[in-house]
Amino acid sequence: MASYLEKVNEIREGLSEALKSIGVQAEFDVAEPPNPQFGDISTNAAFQAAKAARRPPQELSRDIASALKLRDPEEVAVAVHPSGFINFTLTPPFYTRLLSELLEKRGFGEIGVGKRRVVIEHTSVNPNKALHVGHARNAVIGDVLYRLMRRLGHDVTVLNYIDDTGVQVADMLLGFFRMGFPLSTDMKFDHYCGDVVYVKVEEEVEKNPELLQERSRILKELEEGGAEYERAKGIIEAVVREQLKSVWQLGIRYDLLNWESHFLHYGYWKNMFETLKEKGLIKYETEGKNKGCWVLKGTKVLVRSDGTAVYTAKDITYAAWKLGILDDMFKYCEFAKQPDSTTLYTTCFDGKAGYRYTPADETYILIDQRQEPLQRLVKEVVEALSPGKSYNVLAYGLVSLSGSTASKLGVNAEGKKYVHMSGRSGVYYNLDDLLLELTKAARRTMDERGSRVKDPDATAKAIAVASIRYALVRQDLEKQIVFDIDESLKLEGDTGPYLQYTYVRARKILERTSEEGVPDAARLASEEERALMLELSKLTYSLLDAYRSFSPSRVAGYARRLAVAFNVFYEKHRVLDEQDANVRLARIALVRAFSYAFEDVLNVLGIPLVEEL
RNA sequence: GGGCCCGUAGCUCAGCCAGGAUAGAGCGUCGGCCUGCGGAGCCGGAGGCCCCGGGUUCAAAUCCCGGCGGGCCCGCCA
Repeated sequence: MASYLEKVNEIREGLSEALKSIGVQAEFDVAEPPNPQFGDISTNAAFQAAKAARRPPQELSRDIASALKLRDPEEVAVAVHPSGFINFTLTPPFYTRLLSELLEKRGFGEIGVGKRRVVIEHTSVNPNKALHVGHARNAVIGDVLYRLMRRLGHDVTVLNYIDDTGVQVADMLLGFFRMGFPLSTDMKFDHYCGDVVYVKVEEEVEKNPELLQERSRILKELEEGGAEYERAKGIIEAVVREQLKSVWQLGIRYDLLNWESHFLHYGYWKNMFETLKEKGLIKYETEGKNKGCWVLKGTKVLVRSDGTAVYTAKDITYAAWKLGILDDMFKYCEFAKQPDSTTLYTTCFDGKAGYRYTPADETYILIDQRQEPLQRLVKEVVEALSPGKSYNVLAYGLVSLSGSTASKLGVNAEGKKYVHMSGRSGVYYNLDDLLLELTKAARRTMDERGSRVKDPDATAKAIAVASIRYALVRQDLEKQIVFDIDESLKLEGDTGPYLQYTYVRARKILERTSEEGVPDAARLASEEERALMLELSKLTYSLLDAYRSFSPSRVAGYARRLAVAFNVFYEKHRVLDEQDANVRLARIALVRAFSYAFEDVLNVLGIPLVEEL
């Protein structure tokens, strides 16, 4: 398939041969130049080789260029720049081949990078509350990563882990069965549990030590599977089902739900404990402050002196199961049908669903930065136990609320730039509320602009989803995000709706013509047309780069650049009213090729495609 | 005390991993562009000790060291 990636590889190989033929050895880069005046692809090979050859790079660059033999010389123009760089420019024959292949295959088709067995865990929100915008960042990044991996041809499974034996669950039980909160409510159940019950219980626990004792008793029963666990089950499941409704609206889906209690009750931890002892990864302390505990790396207690396991021990167990270090003993049941028509499975005790878990070659876990140190520990342990496999920890910066947004929620933010969210104290912005506000804002904008789409509510929702997903995925992972609701409601500029609007423009052109288009790049000679074709050619190059650097934000960056290139072309050149038939047909081919590639990228980002706004 | 992340235009962020050729977007601001395929767009102006100081290099926003500022983690909590 014709692509930028193909050409970069071809040039890299050619340069290696060329250097060999003039008797110089050197590492070099083949990269995108900073400025179009330096061509489309560029190399610093002459600079890198200069030292070994003891010759000035300027002189060397001419020799390298003349020794260079490319597979398809007519598709790349080579230029030696006086500075010493060798620059390459893609030519019309290359672009003609690119366009015809895009039209023929309706896009780039498969990307051959080798199929790996990949498992991604994301979302994993405690089952006692609704998702807030911080959780949404986790889920959206995880989902884009999933879509990216799948697009690259990997065999991907998405997991969502539910901590159903933790303090938060115990607190819900306190709320419902000690403090007397009714189980039925008019509110969405996850909101009710998080906004009302949980917050009130936390307040009460602060001043009532009796409840604290009761809480630890409940916790123990949850772990052992006693009566408290039995009555918690239904409540937890109800919350999880509401949480799923929220993420499904964003186009996010999973393959399997994992429950902490199942890992305990199936006896996985027992096996893990034995494995850790056998491999000598943990030691029993007979003196000092950790006397009576099993300790990892001399500092981290995994098993308390009373024999119970700490949270990190459960994390290690889960990670080991993902990678196949522990044999899969689970039974599986169907949990739900998802909006994308796939089935969501769950582990269970009496299942007969035809699901089978296959251990991963590489796993990914999405966590916020605060949990990074512990997950690194988990990584160290499981990678030591399974050579050749990788456990990748993707940590992202916290999402906090801007001072003004916090104030709107009734939080005293007195002149602060931002405020951290906290489930315990009820300071957070819910995903459902955001989606609702954004849908209303989109609808208002549509009305203002006289939109006449068939289903305005569905379109407004699609705009809201695009807006949220793009906003949460466009920053680099490490960056903290300060969430501001007023800022989020804007639909112009560097946003998801900008991408949707660009797509609509292309679709409208194609809708209004019955001509097929002729992929003849010789007729697309303007700066804007060349720039658009160049950007188009970079799709696979960009997706691969995003994968290699674990950076979903790069997909967003590419989508944006591709859209800009199209809009610049669109403003400058007419397609359907072009009188020269050859040019018109070539432009139609270009627009069609663009629409295929753009659909492809928007699908990776999970941005809903709309035909009109 | 130990460790992790961030610091680039008034604001939000790319570029740093793989050093290179005038440091790029969006928002805001100032000024242009629709009898035309959808103006949620496009073009242009103003706006930058790339946090500071050293070092490595022919070449540093980018690599190394030391500071400063902001955020976070370091429990027989979860």
